[in-house]
Amino acid sequence: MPVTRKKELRRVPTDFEFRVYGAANLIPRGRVVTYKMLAERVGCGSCRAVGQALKRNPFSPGVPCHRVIASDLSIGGFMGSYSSGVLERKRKMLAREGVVFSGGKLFQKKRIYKFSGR
DNA sequence: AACTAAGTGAAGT
DNA sequence: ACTTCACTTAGTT
Repeated sequence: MPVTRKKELRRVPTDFEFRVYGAANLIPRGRVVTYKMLAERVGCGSCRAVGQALKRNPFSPGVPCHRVIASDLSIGGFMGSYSSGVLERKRKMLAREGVVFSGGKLFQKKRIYKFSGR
C-alpha cells in the first residue's frame, strides 16, 4: 500500500487553521495572548473555534500554542486536556520564557501580548 | 448534527 | 472578594 495515512488525523490544515496558526506564530517569546484576542485577530467571533484549531495544531513545537491562555488569565488548557500533568507542562514551558503563573492565574498582566496593527 | 484548549454572568461561600 | 456552576456563543468538523 502506497500510503499509510491514518484517516483524517493528518489532513491538510484548512484555511481557518492556517489563519490561527499564523496569528499564534506572531506571539513573541515571553508573551501570551488569550483565546479571545486570537479569535479577534483572525476575525473569528468564537474563541472555541480557535481552541479547536490549536488543538489540532500540526506544527506543535513550531507554533507556540502554549502561549495562548484563557481570558480570565488562567492557564487554560493544553493539547485538548485540562489534566494537571499536561497543564503543568504548559506552565513550565511558559515559566521558562519568563511567564509566571501564581494561584493559577497570570502573575503579570504585562506579559499579555497585544496584537499590533489591524 | 455534534463537538469544542472559551466567555460570561449569576449565585454561593 | 474569591470560587464554582450552568448557560450561551460562534465556528469547525
